[in-house]
Amino acid sequence: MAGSVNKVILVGNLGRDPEVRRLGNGEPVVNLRIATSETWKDKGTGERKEKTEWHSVVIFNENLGRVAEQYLKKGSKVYIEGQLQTRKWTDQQGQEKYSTEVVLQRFRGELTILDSRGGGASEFGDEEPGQVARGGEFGRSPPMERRPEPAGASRHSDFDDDIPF
Amino acid sequence: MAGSVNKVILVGNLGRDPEVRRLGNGEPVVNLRIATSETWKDKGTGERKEKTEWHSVVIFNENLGRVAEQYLKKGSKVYIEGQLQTRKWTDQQGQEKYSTEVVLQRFRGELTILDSRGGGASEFGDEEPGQVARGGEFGRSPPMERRPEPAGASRHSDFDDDIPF
Amino acid sequence: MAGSVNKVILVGNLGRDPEVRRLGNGEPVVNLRIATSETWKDKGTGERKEKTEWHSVVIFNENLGRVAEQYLKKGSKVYIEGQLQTRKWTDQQGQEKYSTEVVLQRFRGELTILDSRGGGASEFGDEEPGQVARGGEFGRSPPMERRPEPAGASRHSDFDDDIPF
Amino acid sequence: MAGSVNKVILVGNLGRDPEVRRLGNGEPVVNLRIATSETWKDKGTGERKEKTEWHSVVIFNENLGRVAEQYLKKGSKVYIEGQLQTRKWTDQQGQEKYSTEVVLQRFRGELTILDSRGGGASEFGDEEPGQVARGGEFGRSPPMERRPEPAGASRHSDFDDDIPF
DNA sequence: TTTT
DNA sequence: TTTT
Repeated sequence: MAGSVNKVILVGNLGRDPEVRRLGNGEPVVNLRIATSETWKDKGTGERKEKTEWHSVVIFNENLGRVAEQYLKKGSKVYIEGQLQTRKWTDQQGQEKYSTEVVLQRFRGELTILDSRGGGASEFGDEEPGQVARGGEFGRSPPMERRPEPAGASRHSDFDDDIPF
Repeated sequence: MAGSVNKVILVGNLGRDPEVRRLGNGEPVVNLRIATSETWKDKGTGERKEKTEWHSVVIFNENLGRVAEQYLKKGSKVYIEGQLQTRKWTDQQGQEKYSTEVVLQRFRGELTILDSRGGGASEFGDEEPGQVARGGEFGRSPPMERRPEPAGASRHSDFDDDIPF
Repeated sequence: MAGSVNKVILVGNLGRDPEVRRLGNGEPVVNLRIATSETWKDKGTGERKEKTEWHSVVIFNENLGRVAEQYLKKGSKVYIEGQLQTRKWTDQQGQEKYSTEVVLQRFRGELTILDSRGGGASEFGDEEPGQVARGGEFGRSPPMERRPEPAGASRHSDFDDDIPF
Repeated sequence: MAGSVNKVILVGNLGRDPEVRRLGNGEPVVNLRIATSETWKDKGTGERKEKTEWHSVVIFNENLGRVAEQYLKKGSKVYIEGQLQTRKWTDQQGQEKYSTEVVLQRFRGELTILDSRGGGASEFGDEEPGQVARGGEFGRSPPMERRPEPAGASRHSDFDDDIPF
């Protein structure tokens, strides 16, 4: 529909390491499981309570997928921006099922790592992390100069590297 | 979890009139069905394509529920802010099912009507609409004065009317 | 800083027609003036009050700039997503000034027209409007197929048209 | 204006300790200075570049102000949600100035602490942190039960404690 | 089931 | 300077 917005913003932690499938051309498709939670105080008992919500995230965005694959692990805290999508599927018993996911389409969405070094509980080495990446770019574009001079900016030059951060 | 965010922002149109259930105390619980869609041009055929996504929205917020009940109808365009929640239920065949909804909790979320008079295709009368409402208030609080004087502001007085807009 | 987010979301109306400057290469840079407002009821007098906030928006994103230039006019209602930027400048009296703007960088941000036909009060003709556009694309990419087959997707083919909607 | 949205979302770090003023009734008004930044690679030189943006945040929301006062310090990483406001003032030379701030009004906005123990560089003791707080509540409301029974929920009971987290 |  |  003309004039619609479908946006999900999550800040939460990975419940497990990212799951990576790979397309024929080598592009990763990454699935994340992210927990958000709320805490409150029960007014009757005074107890602290907590309710956790689990979210399935699917990253089709190539650059963000590579960032997720390389730097995220179980326990990592991330900022994620995607869109809601519900898909229908049939289980092995022939039952129709619906799954709603937060999807980062190709060239869309955002993923920002919020803990240093990707945080997390994994035993894997801690390479220098790449903490920010955005969907609508191949590599990274520099922030456009404000009040730009009317000098010709070659569009091509914005895309000559393919490193996501 | 400490430090998490769970937020959904939708701008879309109601696929049908709001469905209202009522709690024992008279508070409405309102269900909306909202469509968002994307359009693009198929590069092979040049055809214009469209994909619509349907969202289930549940409003527990009392004021926003009353606004939805009174002013929204099939076709209305709204801005909605809520949170993602997935609940498990068992159907009549004993099958476990999961449903993911966008929930506006009590005293939380936002709902803004984006078309004049609530828009829509319903045959019902067009009363004067109340187009903006926010979750964290009983009635409406005035915007706080900037750089306020250190004069005592009585909190109570912010809540002495219960009109949502 | 690694791990930061700078995002502004506005839904409001244009106070005047868009202002368009043009770069040496023909790319438009579009300035919008957008009003948002809040209404509330004064508890003392029972009067309805309103406070309007004006926002300066600058669109460096080429596609979104073209959409704004073609379809927006005074009075149009839009959804805008950009980032906050403050720039320093010196006025004619040599005074240092600061201006904060909502900026849609190249290949970034979103702009969605929320009224049919771009709405508005302008005397200009009402061409067929293009109501949705997104920053991170040259033309429009189709939504990625869910659960994609491992067939090689040629990235180039996503960009072979330059029509923003 | 009916049907408008004015929302800013920031994830960034405090450049200095919070500044607290106090109203006549003891409510805190807290000013924060928050940095966000972007990094990219210069395509000519291959250098890594960074551009930092500084944001002024003003918290009139009483609960969030108390959280900020108690748990934030220089270096803390926060998620902030507020609205854009520009105010005019006159400097000591009689010059008119404009300042744009991200404002968390009374009972509005969100503040979430993203680093454990409030993070930061301050020398002060590390009390148990309160990492999540939301504007539209006095104390904390429990998440509303889904599919609630039509049993009367006493509204009063949601507000009988005044602890922000 | 909406909207364009 | 918009909109309701």
